Amino acid sequence: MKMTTSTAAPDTSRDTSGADQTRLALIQAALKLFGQKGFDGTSTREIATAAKANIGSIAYHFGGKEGLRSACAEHIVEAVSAIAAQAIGPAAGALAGPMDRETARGILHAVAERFVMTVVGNPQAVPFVQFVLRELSQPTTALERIYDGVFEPNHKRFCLLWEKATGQPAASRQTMLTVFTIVGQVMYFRIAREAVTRRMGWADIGAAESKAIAATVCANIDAMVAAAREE
Amino acid sequence: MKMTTSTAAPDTSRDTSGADQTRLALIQAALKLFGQKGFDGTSTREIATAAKANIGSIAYHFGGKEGLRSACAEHIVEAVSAIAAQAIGPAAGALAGPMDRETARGILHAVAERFVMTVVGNPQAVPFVQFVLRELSQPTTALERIYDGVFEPNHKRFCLLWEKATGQPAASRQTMLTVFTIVGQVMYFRIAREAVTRRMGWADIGAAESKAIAATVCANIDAMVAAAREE
DNA sequence: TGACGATAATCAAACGAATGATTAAATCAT
DNA sequence: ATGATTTAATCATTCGTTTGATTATCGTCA
Repeated sequence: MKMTTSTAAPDTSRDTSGADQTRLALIQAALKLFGQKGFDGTSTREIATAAKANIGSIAYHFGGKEGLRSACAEHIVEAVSAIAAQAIGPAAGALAGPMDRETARGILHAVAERFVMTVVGNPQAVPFVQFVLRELSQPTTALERIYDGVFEPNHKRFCLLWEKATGQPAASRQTMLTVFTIVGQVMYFRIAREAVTRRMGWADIGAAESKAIAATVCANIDAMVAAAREE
Repeated sequence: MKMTTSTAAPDTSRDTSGADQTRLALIQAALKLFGQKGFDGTSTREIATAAKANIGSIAYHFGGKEGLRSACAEHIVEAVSAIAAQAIGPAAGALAGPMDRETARGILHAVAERFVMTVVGNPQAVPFVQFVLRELSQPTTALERIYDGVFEPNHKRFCLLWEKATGQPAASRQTMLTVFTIVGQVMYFRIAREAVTRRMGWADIGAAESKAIAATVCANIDAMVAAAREE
């Protein structure tokens, strides 16, 4: 027999056709599980169950487990691009022309703060970050896509911002490495989340804790900018 | 009904005790493979083959795959403790008493540089770091051991050093977070190694590249210390 | 010292369970 | 009705673990 999939009718009005709905559900479920338990640690059956889909759907829509991983990477690239465009997009236009150093420093603060909130504080972004971090530690073609679509463009933008704030050329080795250290400061709180909460005596890294982290990072940025300007 | 196990006489030249040798070989092989491919991505057969041991040895010596993971964690704790003791151990005695600010800053530099070389530059330390990072993203009892044996004691020491260099109390939230950002700066170059090499146009992160990274981190530390002293 | 017996350790083989993939039939949408 | 999609069942393979037999190690007693 079959149960009437009455439970599957929560909000059919919102989404598109059934096929696309299945694809999206699979991607979201896979993204979450891959992030939580890793690619190898997640079975296709788990994914299908979480997505309320059939196991065969994975092969049908993505060709297999590996194809689903690629689709997840593509999904992340699109999502991050949208977020990034919204975050530092408005300032992108101004980024092309000249800019006051203090203005650039202010934007640097805003970007850093938003970065912290998204990467560390936002529970919804956890699967994304976790997925990327896993891919980083074991490079596949999925990482290739993420690097081209996320890492490089955003790193370049950040370097450009650094140039506006300090005067150091964006393409210099020194600037690029420095930007990496800034990114690392933030990312580490996600990576070593477990160690941080224990050491800090925090039950969780919520909005309040994220704010404290952001303040620390911004203070570091100020100190680094000030030092860089003196050179 | 038995085959003459004539093949079992390849190298009677046993070095140390056979049992401990097998255990160590299994741990080292597992550590390497777990770090490279992840816990779930590594099969017990792979480990046994790499260690030139029998599959059953894993269950015999460690109770199972999970027990081998715990043994790896314990092995790391011991190894890192030895390295840490050698690195900042000599200064541990001086750490208890008063210390000149500039002296503390110098030690800070030395520790950071050594940290970079070990985590990022030393190919032999790769499996260790990779293993820990994987455990961090998926907390198990193995992480518990590593946190208590590695993270907390070293973080505390670093905070104390920060206090000597800046005057800010080691146990303050600000200091602890700042130290995390310093650690994160370094660790990120290992985590995002793939992204870094591509962006920097490096073929690899060797001694020369590690030196450049260390210089950048030390410059950041100087800037942060200077800013912290002014408060 | 030298043989003996107990324990420790290794080994090849096989177990059941779970994996990703595949199939053909059933169902859906247009 | 036809093509797109979902479903249930089955595929071969690989997984971690277990097994019983074999070999190595070592303390004990003659």
